[in-house]
Amino acid sequence: MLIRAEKKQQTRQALLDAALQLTAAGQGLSTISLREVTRQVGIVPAAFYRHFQDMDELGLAIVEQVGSSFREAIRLVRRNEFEQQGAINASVHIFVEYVVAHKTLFLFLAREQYGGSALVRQAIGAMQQHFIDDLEADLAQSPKLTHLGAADYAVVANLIVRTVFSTLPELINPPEDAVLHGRSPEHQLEDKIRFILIGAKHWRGITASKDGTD
Amino acid sequence: MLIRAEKKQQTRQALLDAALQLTAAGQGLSTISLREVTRQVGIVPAAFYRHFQDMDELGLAIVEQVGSSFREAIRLVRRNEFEQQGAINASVHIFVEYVVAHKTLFLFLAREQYGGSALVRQAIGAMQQHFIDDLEADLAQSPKLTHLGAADYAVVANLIVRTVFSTLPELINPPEDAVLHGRSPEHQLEDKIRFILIGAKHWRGITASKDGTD
DNA sequence: TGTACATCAGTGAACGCGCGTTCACTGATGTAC
DNA sequence: TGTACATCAGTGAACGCGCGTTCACTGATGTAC
Repeated sequence: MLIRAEKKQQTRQALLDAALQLTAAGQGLSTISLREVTRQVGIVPAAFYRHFQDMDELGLAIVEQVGSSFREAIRLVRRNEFEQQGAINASVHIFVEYVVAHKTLFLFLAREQYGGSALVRQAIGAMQQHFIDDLEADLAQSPKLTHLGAADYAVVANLIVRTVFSTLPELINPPEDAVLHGRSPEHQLEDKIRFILIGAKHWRGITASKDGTD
Repeated sequence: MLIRAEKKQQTRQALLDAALQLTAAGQGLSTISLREVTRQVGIVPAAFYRHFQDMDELGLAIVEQVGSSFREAIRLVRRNEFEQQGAINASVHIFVEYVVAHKTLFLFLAREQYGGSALVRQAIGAMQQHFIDDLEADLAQSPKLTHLGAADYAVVANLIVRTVFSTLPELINPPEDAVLHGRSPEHQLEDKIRFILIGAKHWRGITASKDGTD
């Protein structure tokens, strides 16, 4: 039988969910306590140690989940691009839909990317770099961008991924005034990516900027 | 005499500096304790209340200092642009120099922009929006960008300011591999801004992207 | 200038509280025969 | 199928600790006359 192992797995997931809910409601992971998390799940504090050594280990487990969730979102976007080439609108829309459907995960990401414990921050940084490397490889294969140098692909990829990461909070909780103002966060993100890609298309490798002597 | 008032002001600043130092070394402001801060300054915990009602009020005071520091950095950049027009290299260099000279302040900004308490986060958001509005006004006056619409200026300004904000941590503590890889964070930031501005220059208001029906 | 009184930044002790962690335990689930 | 033993997720009590906040206080600084 697997009943016991399954139940353990359920409790573990409940701990992760509780931590996500608590961080979404308030502040950073390092501000919420082990006891708060177990209280939310409905188990005794000591039981926490059957699943994680400490809150940092729980944090890393959440980062892993965010990571695979992000990869899933990108997979959806890629599939769309294959079928219906080069539509930024559609890509962004698919991505935003996925993010909104997994609010707490992506809010965690936004919160902890700079403010978390050293371990969690490092794990998120590694994940982000992974996405940048992937996008860099994609860009290097684009027929419209063959004039760019190797370092240029890296910079554009970095710029796009960072832009997406920094937009997460407002995608999840769109501020009222932004929506009323006409341009929703989603449309703004579309435009931002378009600005960057147009810039890449017309980039001519300004030599004066490359030696760094100013 | 003003001796007493001056000494009080000194202690207040010492509290702010202690909090900055502690957040720079470790995690977020909400993780460090009132007692840690007073211990670092060398006063008794109860004395804290002669200066701030609680840690949140101290956080807001720090945000104010970061704000005026940021404005000073921008003033330096503007003065340079007036004398030596349109050199992104020089502008970024001046900005980076200023940021590095005030590490702890700008690291605080990077840390707390998403992860801080609701109050601190909101104060930083307001400050950021202020910079975006300023830059938007600047862009709207640029002779090279007269083809953009009102909403476009806002998006470009938003993109640039966010890019600068998200680059702060690596400007302050450049990762070794990034430097070895040839493109320092500073040069990358130059390139990013250049990509964005080139994109703005060639932007043609793609109508299909504006109705949001995709 | 000297004196008497007011202000107030910082003191030191005390408080109750929630925290993380430990420990021996319980009893349902799982395994071997 | 039934029995005897092993495993182990979750229990409940206990611990020592650092926390934020209060309070009456002290003594140097400041003010009025």
